[in-house]
Amino acid sequence: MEMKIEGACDPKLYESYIYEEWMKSGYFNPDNLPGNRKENYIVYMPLPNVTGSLHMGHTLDNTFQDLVIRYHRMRGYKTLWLPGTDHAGIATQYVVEKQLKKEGINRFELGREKFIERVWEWKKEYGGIILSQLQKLGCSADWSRTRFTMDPEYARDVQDAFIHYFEKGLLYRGFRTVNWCTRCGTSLSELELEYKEEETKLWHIKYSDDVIVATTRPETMLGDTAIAVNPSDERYKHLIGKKVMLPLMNREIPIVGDEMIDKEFGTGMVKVTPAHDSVDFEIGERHKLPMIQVIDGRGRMTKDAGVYEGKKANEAREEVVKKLEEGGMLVKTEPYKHNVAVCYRCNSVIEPIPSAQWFLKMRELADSAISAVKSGDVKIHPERFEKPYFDWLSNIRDWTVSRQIWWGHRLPVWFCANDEKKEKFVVTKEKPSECSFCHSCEMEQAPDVLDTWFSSALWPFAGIKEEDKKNYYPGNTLITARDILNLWVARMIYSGIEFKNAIPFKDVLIHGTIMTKDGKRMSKSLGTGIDPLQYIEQYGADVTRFAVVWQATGQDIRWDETAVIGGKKFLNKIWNATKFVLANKKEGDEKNVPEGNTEADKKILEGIKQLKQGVTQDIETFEFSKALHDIYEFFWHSFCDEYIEVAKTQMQNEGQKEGTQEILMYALRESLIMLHPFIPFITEVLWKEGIKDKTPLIIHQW
RNA sequence: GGGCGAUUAGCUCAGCUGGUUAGAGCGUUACAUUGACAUUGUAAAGGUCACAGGUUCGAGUCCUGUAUCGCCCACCA
Repeated sequence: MEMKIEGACDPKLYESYIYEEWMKSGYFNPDNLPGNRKENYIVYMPLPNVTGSLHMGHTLDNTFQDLVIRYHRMRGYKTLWLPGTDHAGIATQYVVEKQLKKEGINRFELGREKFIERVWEWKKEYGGIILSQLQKLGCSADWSRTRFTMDPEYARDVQDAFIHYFEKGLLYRGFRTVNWCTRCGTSLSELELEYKEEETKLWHIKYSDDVIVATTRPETMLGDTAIAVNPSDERYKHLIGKKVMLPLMNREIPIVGDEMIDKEFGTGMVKVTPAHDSVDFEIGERHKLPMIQVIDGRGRMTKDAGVYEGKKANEAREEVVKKLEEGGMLVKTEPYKHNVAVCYRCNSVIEPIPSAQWFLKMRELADSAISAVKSGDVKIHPERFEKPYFDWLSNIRDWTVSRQIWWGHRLPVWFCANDEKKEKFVVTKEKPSECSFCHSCEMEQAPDVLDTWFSSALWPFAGIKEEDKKNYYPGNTLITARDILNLWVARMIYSGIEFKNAIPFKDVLIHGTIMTKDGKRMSKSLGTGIDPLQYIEQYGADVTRFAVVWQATGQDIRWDETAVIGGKKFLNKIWNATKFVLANKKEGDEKNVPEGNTEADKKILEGIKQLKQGVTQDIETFEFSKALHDIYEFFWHSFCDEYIEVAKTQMQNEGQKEGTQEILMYALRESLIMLHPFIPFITEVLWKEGIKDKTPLIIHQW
């Protein structure tokens, strides 16, 4: 195919054609890059969820990544941008469950195996959408290496990691009060929680004349197993060791002293419900308190809740309050505002529920992630994001890695089927042929799957061919939004250190978040999202990329549509300036840097030199927006408005004509080179079809 | 409760280690235009740089405080 550079600029005419040319060239794959490239430059793409479709966040994120990749490719690096998708356990399961709901069935009716099949079907149909959208955006990732976190090789590495941690003694099974989503029916880690402010009440309940507690959750009192006060509290310290009768349940519970209790809050006395509050659980551990579970995994009262059995927790709350009031035990009710935890995926209220889970000891791993940044081996840009990173890692608690959902990496854990208590298990990849405990049963695999982040933490090295692991680890730069700094980036860092004995990347770039024009978060469910595909469709990928980078100055972005118009105009300018230069081209042009005769010549040549230095430095320091603004300024004003106008006159003068033509071409070439990482399509098409340089711009020397 | 960020032209934002008339895009106004481009050119209007103090020869830029907005973290039950 060949196209002429004429008429008006129309990205529709060349973007898909150019992308096909790149794909055919194979240059996205570092192994195919020409020349003697010794040094790697690797970017691991933050895995989009298979449930995802391209939104503004991805657009910014991936444009930046493509930009650094293209820049380094032109600089002669062996560039690998590794793409993939994340199976996104809870998110994907939720989507498929919703789909089933429309058909009037739930996953339990379908059964585990059939359900998983459905998810795979779903993945097959929709899971690749996001990647094709990234291709529309012009992303030059090595699609031949695309990975999915549930690919067999990836799954094997995940299991290996689990076994490694277990054998090292970092992974253990425990029975604890954990965050539990009653809708999804699974445990969650603290990073998977979101908080919503809720107007509720603080009920002051009299357990005895001496004991009055304040609580926001009166229904959990049914499971109280102690009262706690601060041992230094003069008002109450004499009560420690005494007992008190638990109202409604007629159970005697002890009064204990615990440093954790804030004397200032409420009455300074706290009801302790180890089964339904993680703090209370810890108090319970310290004082060897029994645990009474009154709420089950579906958010309903258990048989230990007595007459409230079977009721929903919030119904039970009302009834408990009523009962206490009737009994004269409710001494005060005050309005109270606090944050309730909800599931990040389905927004349902989180219940702390006791259950058997698998935990990863974090202290040692977190420390390695801390030192990686403290030592400067990994640099976080901007630097201020180091603080939340250190804060989280310093105060980290063991990570609940097991999830009670079906879609995900199954734990390589096998239980003895004859052991009702589920205490006898082995950790191994393959199902043991014989049970080493009873020597008679078929061992049963643990039903749990791993937290999705357990597998994504291994992303930079999991699932690739052995030789790739050797050649393409570690990487260089990780570009992402701030919300997954701890959720994911920190975990990749210690995982890299743990499994590969090397940090996975040197630089972490945290970019701003794109918000609506009034500063609201873009969200599909709120209807505040702006679809980047509409821009790609209407104006092309280059314009979309331009608009994003133009605005991405480092702060959060209040999305301004007019930047798109600016991009459209700029592309038009480039197109037309190129037409002009081509029309005035000298036959048999050379690539040497021209000398320059006139003042204007010298000025433009100096301008190019300065600009190139500046832009190079800006890209190296992740100042992409500044670089783009500077090239824009140069191209439009210095080159088009000033030099091209002067050139028209200079070309009338036979003595200056050739020199001017050379400079026009040189300035155009340099501009296209510098612009290519930002707006790759138009620059490539003008390079190939206009200038007719034989070396594709994508691999042309910067 | 703690931390972080923001507050500069009508709108969205740049202004690094303090130094001549504070910049850009979009918008607005006037004029121009068959000549690469009207998705254009030239020119212009438009800002007491949130507020109050302070440091300095000099502050949008540094310090202190206040206000408003946004984000994150937090085991006040």
